[in-house]
Parts: sequence; C-alpha cells; structure tokens
Amino acid sequence: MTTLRRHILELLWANARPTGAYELIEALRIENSRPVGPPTVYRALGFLMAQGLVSKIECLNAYVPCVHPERGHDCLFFICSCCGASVELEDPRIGGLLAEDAAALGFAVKRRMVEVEGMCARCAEANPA
Amino acid sequence: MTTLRRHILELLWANARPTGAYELIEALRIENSRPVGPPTVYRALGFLMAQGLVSKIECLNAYVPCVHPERGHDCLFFICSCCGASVELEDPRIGGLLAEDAAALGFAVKRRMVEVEGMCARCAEANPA
DNA sequence: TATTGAGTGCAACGTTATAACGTTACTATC
DNA sequence: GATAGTAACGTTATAACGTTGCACTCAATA
Repeated sequence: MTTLRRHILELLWANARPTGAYELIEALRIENSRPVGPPTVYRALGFLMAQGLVSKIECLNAYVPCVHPERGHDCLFFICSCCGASVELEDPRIGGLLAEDAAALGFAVKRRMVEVEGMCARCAEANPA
Repeated sequence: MTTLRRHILELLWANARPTGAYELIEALRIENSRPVGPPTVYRALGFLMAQGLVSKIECLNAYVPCVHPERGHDCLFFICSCCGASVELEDPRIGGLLAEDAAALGFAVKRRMVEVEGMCARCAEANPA
C-alpha cells in the first residue's frame, strides 16, 4: 500500500457517490502539485480491486470503496439513477444461488457483478411523480 | 421495427458472442454500401433494449440478443473470459431475492444486471491448467 | 557495486458513448 | 395535393473511459 494508492482510496471514501477514474485524476490534479495520468490511476484502481478494497460499478464505469473488504465479494449494488448514490449490500443467498446455477452449467466463477438500477427511497420521497 | 433495427438484431443473433457497438458499425459498413455512424447504432440498440429484445453486458460493453423477450428481465449472464461466449439463464429466485432486498431499502427497481465472469465448461476442459 | 523488480510518470493511442444539429420519410389533416 | 407533425436516421465533432509502451526512480539484495 503506497501513498498514491492510499490517497486514491481516501478519495473514494470521501466521495459519497461512485467515482469515475477521470474524476480521481482531476481531484489529484487539484490537491497535488503533480498531476497523475490515466495509467497511474487505473493501475492503482486495479491494485485496490485485486485487494478487494474497491469495486467497480460496471454500469456506471465508476468505482466505490468496498464496505467489507474482509469478506468475499457477495456484494450487490443498488444504484439510484436520480441522485447517483449507490448502496452496497451483502446477501449470501444470492451468491449461493449463483453458485448453484454456475455448477449446473459447469461454470467456474471468478467474479460476480450484481447491480440494480432504480430510485432510492430518499429520491422517491422528494419526487412524488 | 425498421430495416436497420432488424438488421442489427440479426447481426447480434448471427454472432456467437456479445457484440460491441463498433463491431456492428464495422459489419454494417462491410455489408451495406452506406456506412452508419455511432449514434445511429446506439439509437437502434437503445430501441432494441427498450423492447427487451437485446441486453447489454455491462462488464464487456457489448450487446446480446435476449433469448426470451416475452418474459421479464430476470436474466443472468455467465461470461467466459476465456472464449468470450456468454450464456443467458433465467432464475426467478434471484429476482425474488433482489426484490426483497430492494423492498427492505425502499428502493424502486428499474433494471437488474447480474453478470458472472469465469470459465465455461468447454474452456475448462480444453485448458486443464 | 551491479542487478532486479515494483511502482510511478508520460505521451500517444484505442475504445465506447453522446451532444448537437440537420435531413429524410411517412402520416395526418385540412 | 399543400402543409405540418413526428419518428427515425445521417453527420460531425467531442466527451468519457481505458490501454500500450517505454522511461525513470528507488529500495532491496545478491
């Protein structure tokens, strides 16, 4: 864990919403005197993902810190398309079902992505459309 | 359903693997005398997705025809990172659990994405690593 | 000291997606 | 059949996301 990697992880924690790679680059450019390029940030994100400290939200091309790095990646993401926030949840039952379905196919699972798009309770209340 | 949209859907059906938008553009450029631009293809894909005829594989940025357009989108994708093939499955139990978790959060679901990356049986057999 | 390897910096490039605006073709109504 | 409305498509440019390839630093170590 280097300075840069820790810094990026802190930026992700500080941001309420999933953060894009270029957003990180911009944030680092403002804080640091020295700007960093895309490869540097993507390498750091790759490292953090490999450690299970960060997850990528595929449907947003954005990154979030993992709330329970110790455990496996059974996590689901509920993403509000109104306010952009995402909530991470853990539901081992879903991992179980996926494992079951995978076994039926003879499929060896490496990575799971479960993303649910919709509207969060807060936004639904604010926009009683 | 227009000529272009049908054509794109047929290209997706013809392709064994998830197909990128620019792959479609290239295929259309070769077949047609008249090339089409990215927005045209993305609009057609958007229409086909809205009809439930096509799904996007988010972790590949690629598109596949839906195998059961009539029913809802409870589908899971098992994506082989070795051969690139994807298998679509339907498991209503997972949709049920997601609905349950969403309800607990007061979250209104619009779209679900469940993607499992790994190695398919055929590739595992071919590469007994 | 020489070497090695991980991490980072940098320039250029590749890929995916959308904005902004104009055009075509079909329909509907008078 | 003129006119206007509308949905789809075309065109250009650009935004947004991600990778390749090579050079440099620096610490660990043989």
